Amino acid sequence: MEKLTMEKLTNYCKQYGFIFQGSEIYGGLANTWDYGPLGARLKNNVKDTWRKRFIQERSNAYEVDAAILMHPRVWEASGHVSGFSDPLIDCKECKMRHRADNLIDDFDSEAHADGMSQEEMMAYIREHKVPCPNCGKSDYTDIRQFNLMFETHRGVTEDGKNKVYLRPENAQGEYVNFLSVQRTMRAKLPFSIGQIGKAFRNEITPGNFTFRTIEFEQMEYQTFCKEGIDSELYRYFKDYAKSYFLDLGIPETKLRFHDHEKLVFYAKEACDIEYLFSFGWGEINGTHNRTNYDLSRHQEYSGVSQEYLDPETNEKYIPYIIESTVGCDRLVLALLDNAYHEETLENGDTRELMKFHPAIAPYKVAVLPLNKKYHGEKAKEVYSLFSKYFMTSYDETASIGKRYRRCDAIGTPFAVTVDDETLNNGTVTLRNRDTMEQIVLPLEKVVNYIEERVNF
RNA sequence: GCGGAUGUAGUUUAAUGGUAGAACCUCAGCCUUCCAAGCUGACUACGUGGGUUCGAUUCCCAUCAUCCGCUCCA
Repeated sequence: MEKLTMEKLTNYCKQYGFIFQGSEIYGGLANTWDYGPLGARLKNNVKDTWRKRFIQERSNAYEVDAAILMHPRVWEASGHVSGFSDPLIDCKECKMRHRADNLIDDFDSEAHADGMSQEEMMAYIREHKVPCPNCGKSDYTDIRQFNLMFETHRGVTEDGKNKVYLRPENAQGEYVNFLSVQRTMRAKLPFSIGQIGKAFRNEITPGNFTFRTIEFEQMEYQTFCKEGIDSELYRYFKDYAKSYFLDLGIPETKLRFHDHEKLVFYAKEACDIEYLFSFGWGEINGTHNRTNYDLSRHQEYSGVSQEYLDPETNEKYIPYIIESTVGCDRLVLALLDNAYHEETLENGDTRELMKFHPAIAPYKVAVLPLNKKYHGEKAKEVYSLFSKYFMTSYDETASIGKRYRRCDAIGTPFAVTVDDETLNNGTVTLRNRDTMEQIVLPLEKVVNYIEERVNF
């Protein structure tokens, strides 16, 4: 089988209704993608599996759905207003764009550009004639700050007072609700607050289909704990995330841990789980030990104590936070990539098929009347029955073999045919795509059969 | 944002300075009926905007978008 390129996957997704170019009839808007009927189902199913694994099956985990627009002070406290921007500088000679801080650090690792102001970085570059890594010259534009947060305004006047941001990460929504959740759920540490939702980053970088987009969805949870058990939890959640991916059917050979050596300022430990995409390894999960930085900052900026009273020791302290976040769109992309298969048949034909874990397949079962004779009431009845339990598709055109192929192409794991036996004694022939078995079963038994297999 | 490539139906593609032909897909009819049968018919395309020209899908410019490689990535 030839290698699955991103281009091929993009076209496949478009062809079958998984993902379309955003605003396509206007020529497209860069780095935006719309999930079509199958993609939306797939993505929602993935969210359901995440929710089950990370919220439902953990006794001390709670889900919230926080507002995308938050008080601007949140982003001052989090460090995003001052820190979530890139100091960009262009080489006038070769037009290459660089980050000024990286330029300096690469030039002299002792220089510590992190601590420099914009003016100091500019002065350093001029003074040391830091060469452009691309062309070797040292002739630059001024540094310009590029903030990655999307800004908008509430109300009618666009002054600084009314400026609000689309959240660049979801985690702050959990942090600001820490005390409310703890109180209302009567939660004891350690406990987790999770959330599925969209975040926005004004990135200029192009991005490998849906891998990097300016609007994206995260599935993440923040675990609040006492200092001291933070590293142990951190290691536990790394493995917990990996087992989730394995259970979704991603083979271990396509996954790897990537521990960060260079840590973001708030983090004590950080590790990504990467998936082997056609363009290389790409992050689909991040686990971070954020220490008590976030809650301390919120306490400082809001003036509201974020301390937890430990009922066992009567100590008061600001909890540590372990963050585990899965890029929803990235995971969906990984699952699409992983699902794609080409099979060569005996007659030399190839068929393309998607092999999803049944739990995430857009449609669970297809109802197929064997031929025209069976197009009537009974087939509709079977369809109605299954629809009460599963996403069910119905197809009565073309030959039965062709309809099986259509099911394969979009990853529908089960199909039932309506035939004479259905009319006479209420049984259908069930086809299992994975085993290629055909089993004759009464309708109610089919429901049980499928239910067992679509469970995650 | 840089460099390279590309842009013709949903997909894969052909040809052409005089507005486009096919295959697959889809739909309808006939025939058949458990793994892409066959026949007949139908639908659907030159990314967008300028320029040159009597005339542009074709040549030129710009723009938008995608892919590959950099760069970047809380």
